[in-house]
Amino acid sequence: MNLNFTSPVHPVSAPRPTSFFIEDILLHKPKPLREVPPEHFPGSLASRVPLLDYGYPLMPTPTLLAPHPHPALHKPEHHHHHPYFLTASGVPVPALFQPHAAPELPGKHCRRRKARTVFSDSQLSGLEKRFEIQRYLSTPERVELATALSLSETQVRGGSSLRQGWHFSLPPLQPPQFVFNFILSFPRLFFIYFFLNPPRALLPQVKTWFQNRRMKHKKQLRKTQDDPKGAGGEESRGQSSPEPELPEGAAAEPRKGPPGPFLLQDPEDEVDILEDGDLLAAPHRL
DNA sequence: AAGCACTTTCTTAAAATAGTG
DNA sequence: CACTATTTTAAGAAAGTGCTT
Repeated sequence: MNLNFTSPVHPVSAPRPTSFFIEDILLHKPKPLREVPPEHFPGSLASRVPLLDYGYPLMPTPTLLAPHPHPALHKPEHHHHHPYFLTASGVPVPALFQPHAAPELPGKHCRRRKARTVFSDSQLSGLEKRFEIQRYLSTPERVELATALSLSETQVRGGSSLRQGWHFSLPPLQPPQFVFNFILSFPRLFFIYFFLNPPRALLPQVKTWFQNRRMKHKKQLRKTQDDPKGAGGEESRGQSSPEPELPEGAAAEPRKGPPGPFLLQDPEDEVDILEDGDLLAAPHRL
């Protein structure tokens, strides 16, 4: 699903003298939409269906949707924060759709960074659990885990020169007119569909998580070795030994060739293993 | 294509500060 | 002084870059 709509996200408007307009404020310091006071959408297509630069639309005025669009996009209520932002109509929109960056300056051709996403608790526990027993995943394993957790396994194929899959826009492509017509005719339907089937590219990536997790683990190990007594990190819990760490050949420098998947013979500290229950909790819920 | 090291950007919670009764 | 609200700071995490295998 490559919805590379390249219609103007921010309708070009004449420069205004004051800086109290929302756009002006956002231009200086991008802020979550939840801080933006309600505002009416003008009638044009571009503003009725606001599109992000990465080509994904925001909710127009869906009063229909309940705030549980997709497990990958939703965080449990017990958190102080939640990944929702209020649209102009006051409807929560998952953080993934947050237009976190200011409108581009004319002439500047900077690519937009994928918004930093926050994994849900169940996703994190699933990832951690897997990491406990397996530091590296093969591609099929990654796909499998990603599917189970409603995540993206890795970059989206298609943009070979594009590294992280997010900018997979390929050549600028104008969607067929009927797409616009459809969106205009059934905006709610479109967005319900979109919420229920977010493109993989929008979802956090298993591959990136594992890479970062390995780095974190490595750093914790270093810290533990540097000052063996202090270290109170997750990794040093339990065992008093200075972390024999991954059975040799495992996490320890898989430098020679692609490490390939491997299992940890002894999951050194099997803490943080959470209940299995939430791992594969109902994936889609409205 | 995947790995690592390092960097950048963003989120969040805690600390610090200001305002009010 | 106690309490609340707002601002600042710092740590941690997801994603980006550049390189190697």
